[in-house]
Amino acid sequence: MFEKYVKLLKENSIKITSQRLDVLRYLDDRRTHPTAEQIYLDIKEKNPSLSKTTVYNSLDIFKEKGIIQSLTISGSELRYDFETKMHHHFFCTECGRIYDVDFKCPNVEKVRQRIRSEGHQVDETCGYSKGVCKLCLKKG
Amino acid sequence: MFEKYVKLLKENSIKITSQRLDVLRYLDDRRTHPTAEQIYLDIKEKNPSLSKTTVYNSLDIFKEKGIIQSLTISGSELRYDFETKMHHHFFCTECGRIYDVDFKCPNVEKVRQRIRSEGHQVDETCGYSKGVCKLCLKKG
DNA sequence: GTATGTGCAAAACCTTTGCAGGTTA
DNA sequence: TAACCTGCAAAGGTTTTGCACATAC
Repeated sequence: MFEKYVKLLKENSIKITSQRLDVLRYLDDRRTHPTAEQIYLDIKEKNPSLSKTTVYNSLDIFKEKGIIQSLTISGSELRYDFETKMHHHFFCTECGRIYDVDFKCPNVEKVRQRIRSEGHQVDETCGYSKGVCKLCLKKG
Repeated sequence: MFEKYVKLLKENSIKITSQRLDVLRYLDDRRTHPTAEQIYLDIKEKNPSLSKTTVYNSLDIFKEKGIIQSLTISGSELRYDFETKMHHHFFCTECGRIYDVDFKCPNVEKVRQRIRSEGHQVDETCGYSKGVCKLCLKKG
């Protein structure tokens, strides 16, 4: 079960620890863009000795190696995402949920060209929308 | 000199105080997407009695009235922008500068339609890129 | 065996809040 | 005058840091 994550860590020259495997699997299983706090609380249930420092530590190293990405839309806490391919996000201002939007913008390259033409080096491009999600609309 | 900002505040039913005029003019003069801290420090030089609470307070009310917008790309502090029309931002991961990108993406409406088709209500859409700016590239 | 990771507590950082005194319309 | 704003200090929430102990390779 952990084979997949062991392999991923090895490929990225990251030392294997049970905590890192837990965090990685957690992010892969639930693509809900959780906060560090949520990851910490959920994993802690089964592994009470886990510390928040270790969660942050793991997230930092995964991010550095490009295994995951982080996003901040709300302006408050960081959210983490196992999916690193570029995609648009939809953020609900009522409940804080983040949804992935399945839309590949055909103009992304043009914006990037525009920025490069100013002399900058472009590494990453993202888009997001804010609004009220269908679940919150139902509640009123 | 302040006429313009007095008018803007009056139009938005915001009581006029010298602090609010200072913050508003600061944001209008320098379109550098400053942090609350930067705004505070710079204005404080000429008006030492200014408090950070008042800066946050002013920024909040301007944002609420739609006079300015806030953005978070870096994941840390909020940045403030006098320009509220939708536009793409370029964030330098070396120095933290944020540049405006002059490009109107013709596909924005399509993404928004896609999100609406899922049943959500879309209020706002933004895009940004990350990379290294020309100034930092020069430095090496 | 050595370098690296973990967990705890404390600190750092940005932002918000409570309240007394001052200012605007 | 009545409502609102300011500034200070303290609290709140998220992330980082220092250090002793434990673990991976």
